Amino acid sequence: MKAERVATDILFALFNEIGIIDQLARTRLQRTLPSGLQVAHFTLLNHCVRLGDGKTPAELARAFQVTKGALTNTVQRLEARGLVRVEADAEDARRKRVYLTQAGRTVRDEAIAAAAARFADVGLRFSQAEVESALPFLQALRTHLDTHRSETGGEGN
Amino acid sequence: MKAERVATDILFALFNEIGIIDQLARTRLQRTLPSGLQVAHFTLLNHCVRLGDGKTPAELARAFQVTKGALTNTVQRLEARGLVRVEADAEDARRKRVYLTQAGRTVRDEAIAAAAARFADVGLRFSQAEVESALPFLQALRTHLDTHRSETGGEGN
DNA sequence: CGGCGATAGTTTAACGTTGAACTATCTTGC
DNA sequence: GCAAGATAGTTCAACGTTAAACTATCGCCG
Repeated sequence: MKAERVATDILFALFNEIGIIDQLARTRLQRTLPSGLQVAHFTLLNHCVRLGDGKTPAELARAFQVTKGALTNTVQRLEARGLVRVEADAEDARRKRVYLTQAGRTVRDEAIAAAAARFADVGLRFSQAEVESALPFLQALRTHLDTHRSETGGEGN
Repeated sequence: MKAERVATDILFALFNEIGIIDQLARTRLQRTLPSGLQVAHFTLLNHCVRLGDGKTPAELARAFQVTKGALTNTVQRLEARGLVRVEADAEDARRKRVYLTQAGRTVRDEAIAAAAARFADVGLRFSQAEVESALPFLQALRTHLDTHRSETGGEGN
């Protein structure tokens, strides 16, 4: 019995809610996406629009908290669909850089519109203040987990 | 431009945080579990302890928001490990009921202890009040998504 | 009581993810 | 300069999950 501020039960309840929300939101989003476009694909396209393209696969893997292998897969599928273009980095031959194509932008814009429509009910059910007041804690939790991951057990990715 | 209370950007940011937290927490938990025991397995064992055994696979699938197929898989693996016992329901021949074995209880208790240790830093980083004040919104969000899932697109599961 | 829709559970293929092993390239320090 | 370690990206097997098709049983309505 260490002196902890938060009972582990409450923590588990928290992660439990978060896990189920993630699953429900993911399934919902998946069903709005055009055939064959996975949530992971959409996430990458959207990231490129919001934060700019030309990121390296390693950067993207870190941003999404997936392994490099998973990201290789995602990028290859997107490239095969012509939604993304991959170029070698001139300054560092180990690196590649991922750019959106025009088709990629279009697909992303359409997907965003469809998703916004699909999630409109959520936007109506909760107030802006509610959502905004929940965000800081979640961001802090995310940052903490991200920073303190795996004291034992290696790097990940 | 419909009149929405919450901008979709904020909603996406919310789901994004939630998704990453889930992934980080999941990975963390996975690394504390004994070899071969998956997070899904642990979740089922834990559910049986907290809310009682003897639930049907369909009930469990709904509780975890996974498909029936996924749950069949989970139950079969747990049964193969002797952590769970499956019996036919006498009153309804379609149903089965899932019970914990003694070994299952033991494995769950050990896993809980290991997990609590692994997440102790989170309990120290945040206050009880912080976590508790975040929970109601998340529960409401979960309930809303659960209730209003897939107006178009069928049942799921 | 007979049929029909709903529910329970299983199976299979396709897919994304992990984790580990591997190659290639850069970087640091001597 | 060069060796040693770090970083970037790929590949492969194992696994969980989904989605859809299928079988079996229950419940209700005529």
